[in-house]
Amino acid sequence: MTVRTRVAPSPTGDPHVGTAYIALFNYCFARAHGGQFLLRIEDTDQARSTPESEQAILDSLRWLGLEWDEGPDVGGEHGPYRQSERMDIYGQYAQQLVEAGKAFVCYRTEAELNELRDARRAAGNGTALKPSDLSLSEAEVDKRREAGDAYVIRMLVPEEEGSCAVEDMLRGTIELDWSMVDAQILLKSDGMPTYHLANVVDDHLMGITHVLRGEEWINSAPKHKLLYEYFGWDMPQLCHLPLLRNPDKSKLSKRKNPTSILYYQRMGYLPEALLNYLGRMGWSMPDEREKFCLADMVEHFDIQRVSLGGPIFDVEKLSWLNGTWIREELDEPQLAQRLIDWAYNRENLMQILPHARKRMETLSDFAPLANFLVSGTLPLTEESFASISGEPADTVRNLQFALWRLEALRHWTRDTVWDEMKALAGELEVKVKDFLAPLFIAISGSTASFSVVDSMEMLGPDMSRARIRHAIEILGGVSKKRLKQLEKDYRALSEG
RNA sequence: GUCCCCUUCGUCUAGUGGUCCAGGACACUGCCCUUUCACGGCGGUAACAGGGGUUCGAACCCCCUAGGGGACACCA
Repeated sequence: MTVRTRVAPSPTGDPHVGTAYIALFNYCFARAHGGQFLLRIEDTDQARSTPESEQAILDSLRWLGLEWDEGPDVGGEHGPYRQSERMDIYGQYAQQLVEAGKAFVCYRTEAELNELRDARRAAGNGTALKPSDLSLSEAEVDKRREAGDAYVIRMLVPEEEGSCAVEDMLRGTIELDWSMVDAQILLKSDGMPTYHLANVVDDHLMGITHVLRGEEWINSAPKHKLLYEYFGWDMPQLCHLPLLRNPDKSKLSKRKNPTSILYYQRMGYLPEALLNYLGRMGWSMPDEREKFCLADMVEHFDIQRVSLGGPIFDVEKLSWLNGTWIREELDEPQLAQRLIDWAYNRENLMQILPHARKRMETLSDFAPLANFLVSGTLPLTEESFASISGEPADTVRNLQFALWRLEALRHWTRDTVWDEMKALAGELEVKVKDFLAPLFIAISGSTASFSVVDSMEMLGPDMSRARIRHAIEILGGVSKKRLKQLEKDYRALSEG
């Protein structure tokens, strides 16, 4: 048995807890059956995948203790198998399907596609575009080819009524209507494969026998099944796991909940506890015990014990569980070591000292100065922002805009943060000093501390963003309606 | 809008036709322990979404309704 987790790095480089969640179940399933657990990094989208973002997710999984095997295509000097190293093969497989009459070259433009979809919607049909909808006259195709227009390769899909039966290990047979399945693009105009092609080709090449993935993939299973048929390959068994949810039951997102593993690391959660908690999401030990380690989970793992209701990620219970690990599983020498490794180490002190030294008269001044750098959520109140002049609504807006800018920031250093904030203040026609003032309080909890950009660099992107979100909440938050308005203003800002 | 998935305390869940007027955990709460706080111990409040079947018997099987979620991209 061989299973894999496909890891899609996020554009901002945050390793997502949802990825770790899926990886955990893949790991346990494989190990419990004496099989292999492989990792597969997605890098077909250059906008989101960078060496750093890939490394971040790998490091996070390793931190959690989810060690993967070196599969047939995994390893070597580049580490885990990367798609870009063999990007050419996808073109070949796509071409193979074209030659077999299972896929076709499509020269349709984006504007045409939108028009087609609008027409279908107006007629009360689904928006799935079928091969016949997309066809162009031979003359037109020749014309576009000669003009050197961009094209994609799409798969053929059934056009007649009917449904596709997909077997799911937990849900039994699922019937999906072919009417919902469009002529999916296999190879993009830049020559990169889409997930659908890459997924099927990779899994075949890696000898994957079981695919455990998120529920959001159920609807594309017919496409995958079709591709396996077209290629004449055996299809792995499918298992769709429930999705982790926000407190409002929507799919877990960073807007509503911290989702970065780095955030939990920085907050001082133990990897064992975070993993333990993820194991409790949609799964339970046969004896219902709450606290267990990865080895315990593997030993008792049974995929049928997965419950299908999407679990809500509850930070409070995670904290309780983390507390039991600290109190019951670590003795004092071990706890001391954890603290040292976490923050109280020489390297960390050396980073803080340049900023603290100038402000110190006695050694005992250090702890209060550095306090905010080792804290989690700061105890802010509305009063904390009393020194900020101007409309509270403007303060919230500025914090929100700053947050958006910082969420999009790829390389987090004091200088890049500074450049972003300075530019944003300029666009808003606010003095940098005034713009930074509320940010200062959000980050450090006081009006007198280290420079805010230095602090943010030391705090790291995840904790910095979390603190800004917290500050926005403390100042009354942003209503749905207000959020829409702000998004609009924000867009206008970056365009103008 | 169309299709798919899901539905046990506020939350995570146990439960696969009788042992369930539904068990555990978090949170909340009462008492005890304690110089304080926390930890810990003992209690309490709180759920089978609704309606129809099937069955001697239904949280569990079937159907309908409702609610929630997901998908409908040259993102994964």
